[in-house]
Amino acid sequence: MIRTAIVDDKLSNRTVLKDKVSRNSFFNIVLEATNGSTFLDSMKKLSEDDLPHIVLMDIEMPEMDGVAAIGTASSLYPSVKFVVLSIFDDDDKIFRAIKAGACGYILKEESGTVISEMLLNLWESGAGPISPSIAYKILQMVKKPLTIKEENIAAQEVFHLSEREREILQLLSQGLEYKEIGNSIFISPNTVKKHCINIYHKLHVNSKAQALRIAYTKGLI
Amino acid sequence: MIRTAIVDDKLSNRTVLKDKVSRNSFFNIVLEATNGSTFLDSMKKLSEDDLPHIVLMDIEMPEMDGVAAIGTASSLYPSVKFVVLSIFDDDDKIFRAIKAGACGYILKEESGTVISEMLLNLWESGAGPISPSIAYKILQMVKKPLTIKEENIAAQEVFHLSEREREILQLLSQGLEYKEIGNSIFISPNTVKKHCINIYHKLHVNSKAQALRIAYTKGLI
DNA sequence: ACATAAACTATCCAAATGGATTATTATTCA
DNA sequence: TGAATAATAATCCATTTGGATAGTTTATGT
Repeated sequence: MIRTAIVDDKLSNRTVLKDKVSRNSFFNIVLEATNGSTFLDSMKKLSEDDLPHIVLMDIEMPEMDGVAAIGTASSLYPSVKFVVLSIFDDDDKIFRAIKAGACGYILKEESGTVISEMLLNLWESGAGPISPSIAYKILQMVKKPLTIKEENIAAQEVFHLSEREREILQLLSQGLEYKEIGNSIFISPNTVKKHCINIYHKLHVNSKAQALRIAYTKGLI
Repeated sequence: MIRTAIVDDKLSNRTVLKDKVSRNSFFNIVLEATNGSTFLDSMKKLSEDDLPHIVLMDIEMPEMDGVAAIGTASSLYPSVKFVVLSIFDDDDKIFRAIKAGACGYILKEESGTVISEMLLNLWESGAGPISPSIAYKILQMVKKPLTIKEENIAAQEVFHLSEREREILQLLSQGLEYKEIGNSIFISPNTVKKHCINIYHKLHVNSKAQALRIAYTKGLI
């Protein structure tokens, strides 16, 4: 029997979830709470042997949210697995939950069968359950942990590049030469060159490499 | 029809994989290669409209491995999705593949149905396909991130550039030409050029702009 | 001492680039 | 309508670049 806790402020959510995992007789709901604060209170009252193996935690809750609760509880109870069960999939919540100590992140839209399977797998192999779309977002976090840029559309205005010029700068950055750019947007390579030189003037540079440096570092592409 | 490429040194693997995805008539295998190097060569010969949408890449291959191939190709062909298909699930390979630009990582043990489903989902929603056990390992990476230094070293190792070559790539990125680089580090412009061409070979490109694209997007500079 | 790998240098050649100038067409705005 | 702007295109010219090839020198380790 896997001792399981459910923390969610909505009664209906808890009921649905209980129903989903209870079809599978491996799960035994040993604790329910409506926010992080009462969850921690309840945990304190339990003896070591009665602690839940797995805690299913909603994110958005009054009083104390899921992230804060996981942050505290994962330190106090290192043997307990905390799994986020949320309707939200935005990067910030995912990131903070992981940092807090969550070992899994499941979207509520998943079917009961899938959720049960994932939790059983966590129990058996220790691999944290992660919904596919969440997994992809986590991968993106690993790919570029330093998201310094973004929201730099204003930076583009500074250089007064025309639509066409931005398009050509983009193609330049892909390593294409005049001929290739001309072919891909159906204009003469001479015209492409003319555009490039116009771009250089606007950027106050005089070579492809310098233009690309500005393009990359100022977020023009 | 999803144009698909398969890169794997073992004929039997390619055959099995082709069989797995071909049961689903959405996939059209447009390119096969036995290592990263021949894959890049084949890609160069394709026109924009014939590029594969998805590339399924083995990791362990002779000549040029999957990580290096993805590193170069994902910079050169930003619209193409690169998915690793491997029997290995060790942290280092996963991490380096993601850093190189992979958008998914599937274990070969997955069934044909599952693989097809994952790839179709990638095609339809853009979410990268990730085997559950891999997803968990990626989560661990977010939990305990490497330092920036370690990351840059990881990225650099993919391309095997020497110290001097990195130095020159750095100067190249500042928009200097051969003469200027030569003057600034007191060597002949001919030597600078020789270094550049060596760099191009290691990066599998053939122009300054393409080399800089990889340098910027892969954190080499 | 020898092998090996980097790093360095040079030369030839074809192609691409950057710069300046001129000119036509289409669109937009006062 | 007329002026201004952007996009298109072509030409000439000097310089830079990429590619191949053939060397020498300098470290490095065995």
